[in-house]
Amino acid sequence: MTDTRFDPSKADGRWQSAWDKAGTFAADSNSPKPKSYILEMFPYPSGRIHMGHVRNYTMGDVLARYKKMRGHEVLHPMGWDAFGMPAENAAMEKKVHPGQWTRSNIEAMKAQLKRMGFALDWTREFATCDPEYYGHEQALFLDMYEAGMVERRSSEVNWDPVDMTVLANEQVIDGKGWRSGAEVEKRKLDQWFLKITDFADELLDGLDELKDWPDKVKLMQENWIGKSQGLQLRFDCGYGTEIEVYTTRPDTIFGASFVAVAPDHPVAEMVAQKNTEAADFIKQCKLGGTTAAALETAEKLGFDTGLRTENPLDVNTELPVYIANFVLMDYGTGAVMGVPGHDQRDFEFATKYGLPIKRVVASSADDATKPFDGEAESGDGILVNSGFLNNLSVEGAKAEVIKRAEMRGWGEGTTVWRLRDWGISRQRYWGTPIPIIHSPDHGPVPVPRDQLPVELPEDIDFDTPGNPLERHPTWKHTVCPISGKPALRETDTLDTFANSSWYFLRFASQPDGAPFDPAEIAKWMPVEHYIGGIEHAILHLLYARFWTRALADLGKFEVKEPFAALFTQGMVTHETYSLGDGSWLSPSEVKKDGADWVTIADGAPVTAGRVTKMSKSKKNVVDPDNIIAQYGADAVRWFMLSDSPPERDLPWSDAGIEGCYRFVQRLWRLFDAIDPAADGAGGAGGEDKALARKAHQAIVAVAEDIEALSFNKAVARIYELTGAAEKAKPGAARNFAIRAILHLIAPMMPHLAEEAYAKLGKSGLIADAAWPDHNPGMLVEDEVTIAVQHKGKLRDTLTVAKGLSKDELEALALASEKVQRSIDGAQVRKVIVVPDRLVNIVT
RNA sequence: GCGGGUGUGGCGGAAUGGUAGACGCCGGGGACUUAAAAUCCCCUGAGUUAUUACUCGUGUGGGUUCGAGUCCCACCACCCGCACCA
Repeated sequence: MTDTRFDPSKADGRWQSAWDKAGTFAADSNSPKPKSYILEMFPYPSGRIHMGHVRNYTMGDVLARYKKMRGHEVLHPMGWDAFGMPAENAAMEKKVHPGQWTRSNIEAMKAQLKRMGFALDWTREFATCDPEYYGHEQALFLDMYEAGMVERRSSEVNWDPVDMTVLANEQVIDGKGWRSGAEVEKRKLDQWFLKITDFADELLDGLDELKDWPDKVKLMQENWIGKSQGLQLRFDCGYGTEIEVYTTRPDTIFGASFVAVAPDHPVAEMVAQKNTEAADFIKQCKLGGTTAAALETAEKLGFDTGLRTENPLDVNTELPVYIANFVLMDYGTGAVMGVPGHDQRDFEFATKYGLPIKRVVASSADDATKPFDGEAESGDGILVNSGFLNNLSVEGAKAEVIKRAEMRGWGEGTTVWRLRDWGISRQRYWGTPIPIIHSPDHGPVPVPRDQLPVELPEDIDFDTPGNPLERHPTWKHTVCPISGKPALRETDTLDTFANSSWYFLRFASQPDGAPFDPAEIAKWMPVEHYIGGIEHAILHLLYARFWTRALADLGKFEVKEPFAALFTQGMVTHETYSLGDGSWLSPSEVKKDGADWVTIADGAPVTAGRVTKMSKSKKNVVDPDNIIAQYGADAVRWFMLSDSPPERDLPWSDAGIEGCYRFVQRLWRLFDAIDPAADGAGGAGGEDKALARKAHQAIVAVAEDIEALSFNKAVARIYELTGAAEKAKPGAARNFAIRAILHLIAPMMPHLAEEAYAKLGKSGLIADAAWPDHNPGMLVEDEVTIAVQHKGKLRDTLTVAKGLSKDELEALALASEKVQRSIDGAQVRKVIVVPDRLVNIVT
C-alpha cells in the first residue's frame, strides 16, 4: 500500500522493454493455435503520428491483445506506405533528398508508436520504398504484364503550361496550378493501365461474400463499379457518319430531343477540322482539371455541330447533334441521347439551349400533358406520348425497345461498367519504377527478372519542375534485352496505390527471393480484421481486392478476398480557434478566461469555432507525444476507446483526457484494495451475489463488445463494474470483481495492467494471460423491472420475480395505485403485456 | 453535380418497435484539509409545481402502431468519396 499513484513515466517504458525483450508480440506461423491477422492501414510517414493514427492503432491493438488472451496466435504488423508526393515537395522546399526525409520521418514515428505500447510485431516491419519491397512489386507487375493484365494507352492528365509539369488533382485549385497559378489544361499522354475492368464482374460479385464489411462500403463499391444494363444504339447523321450512343433509359427514347458527344469524340474532332468555332469550343473544354467533380459542377456548355439525325423510332423528329462538356469519352461510348424530361443534366442543357422537353413517363395516362415543375422526373411510372410503348411500365418499355432495336438492327442490349481501367503511370521520381524498357526495334520490353529491382537513382535534383528520372543524365539509358541495342527505360513510376495493394501479403510472409510464400499466405490470410478510415472505402480497398484476385488468378495463392472483416473508424476532431483577422491558432496558444477564449501570449480575444477534423491548415491539432508525456499511454488509449462509437468522429478534449487519467489512478487504488486473506470469506447471498453476478456479466459483455468493436460500450461496462466494486465490502466477491477488471482492461490499458499484475505477485506478463472464465449460471437475473403504461405513457414501474405470466402481470399492474389514479374509472378496453418487460393499459 | 453516411441534455453518447438520456465529461452543493491539490458523497434534459405530481422533449414536417429515437414518406443541415492526396 505504499504506491498511492501510478506513474506512467516509469511504468510505460518498463513494460514496453519487457514485451520487446520477451518477444511477446512476434507472430509464430508454426504455432498450433488458431491464427488471427489483425491489421490497421499502414501510415504514410509524414513526420509525426497524429491522433487519427493513435485512434486507429489503439483499436487494432485492443483486438490483437484480446485475441491473444483468447488463445490465438496473433499477427499484428506495422510498416510504412513510404512513396508519395510529400517527400518530393519536401525535397523542393527544404532541399532534402526524398529518401532521407522519408527515412528520418519513419524513425521518428516508430519511436512515437513504441511509446503508445502497441502490441506490434516489429520483426516484420518494412517500408514500401525499400528496394527489396518495390523490386518484388516490379516482379508482380511483370507477372501481370505477361498475363495480359497491363495495357498502354493514351489518357488525359492535368498539365501546368507554365511549370511544364503534370499536376495531381489536389494541386489543381479552381482550375489553376497551385504553384504557378496558370490555367491548367487537359493533355493526353501515353500511359500504363492495369485492366481492372476485366475483373469488374468478380469484384462486384465478391462483395456478397464480405459478410463482415459495412453495408455502406459495399454499396459505395457497388455504385463505383456501376454495372448497368442498357441499350447501345446508332444514330445516323448522314454523310456516312454514325454516332453510337449508350443509354440506361431506352424506354425514354421518344423523349429524346438531342444527341451529344464528348469534346474528344471522333465526331467532334471531325467537325472541328472544318469548323474553327467547333475547334475553339473543344479547346475551351480542355481548360480546367480532369476530376469528375470539376466536370460535373462546371456550367453545362454545348456546341451545335449543325449535324442532324433522327430518332430511329420516330423518324419525323429531327435531333441536333451537340458537342457537350459534360459527356465523358471514358464512359459508355462517349456519346449520349438527351432526354430532358427524365434526366436532370439533360433538362438543364435543354433549358439553356431552348430544346424541347417532352414528357414520356407519367404516374398515369391522365398526366400525359402534365407540365414539369422546373426539374426532370426520373421516377417510375407508365409510358406516355411514346407510340407503341404507351401504357407500358418503365421496365416493360426498356425490354420492348431493346427487343425492337435488336430486331431491326439499329442497336443491342449491353452491359456497361462505370469502372474504368486503373491508370498507374505517374510522371514522378518518388515511386516504384515501372520495369519496362522501350526498345527501338521491339517496343516495350520487360526488364529481365535477374535485373530487378530497377532501383531509383540517388543523385537527382528537384531544382526544375517535372520528372527527375526523365532529366537524369544516365539513368534511363540502357540496352534492349532482346537486341542489345541502346534503349530507354520507362521513366514513369507506379501509382502509390499499387504499393498498398499487396503490403498485407508481404507482412504475412517475407522470403528472400520472392514477394511472399504461398504456404505462409495460406496460414494467415485473409486478414481477420482490417481497420482504417472511411476515406479509403472505394479506391484503396478496391485496388487491394483487385490485386489479390489478379495474383490469385496467376496461381500465386488461393485467397480471393484479402480482408474478411472491415472496420472504418471516424476522425479525431477538435474545436478551432481564430483571431479577428481570420488567422488560426493552435490549442496550445489559447486558454480559457472565464467563459471566453484568449491568447496565452497577450490575452487577445479568440473566437472558438466549429469542431472539425484535426488538420495542419486549421492548426486544431494536438500532438500525441505531449499528451503521452503528460498522462501516459494508457490514459490516451482509454480516451481513444471511450465515449464515441468507433465509427463516428471523436472530439478531442483536455477535460476528457484528464478524466481518463483520473480513472487510471482510480483503478490503481482499486487494484491495491485486493485482500487475498478475504478470498475464502464472504457468502453467496445479497450484495455479494449481486456484485459477483455483475462481474460475470461484465466478462461476457466486454468480450462481446470488443469482438463487435464497440469499445465505447465495453468502457461503459468497465466503469459500471468499477463503481460497484469500489462500493462493495471486502470479500471473495469483491476480489473476484477486481481481478476480473484487471483482466478486462489488460488489452486497453496494458501498462497499468502489467504493473498491477506484477504487484499482485503474479509471475509472467498479463499480456500472456488468458481472458477470465465466467460461470453461465451467474449471468441470469432473478428480478426484473416492469414498466406499466397507461395509453402508452409510463405511470409506474414494478419490480417482480422474473418469468411471471401475462395474467399475473396484468393483475399486478391494475393493482397499482398510480395506474388506477391515471385510469380514473375509465373502462379498460385492452391490455398489452410483454412478459418481463411492460404492461400497457388502453382505455 | 453524382454516390455514401450522420443528426438524441451544456458536451461525447446509451437504448432486440416496449421505462429516452446507461456510462463518461462539464457544472452546482457538501465532506476531508490550516489551506490547496487529490479523494469521497449528493444533485444535474426543459417547463409548471407542495421534494407529491403533471406537461413537453431524440434535426424539421407528415404517417403507420396499443406503443416510434427505432419503421414509412418528404425536407433541412453537416461530413466522406469522386479515379494523380494518402
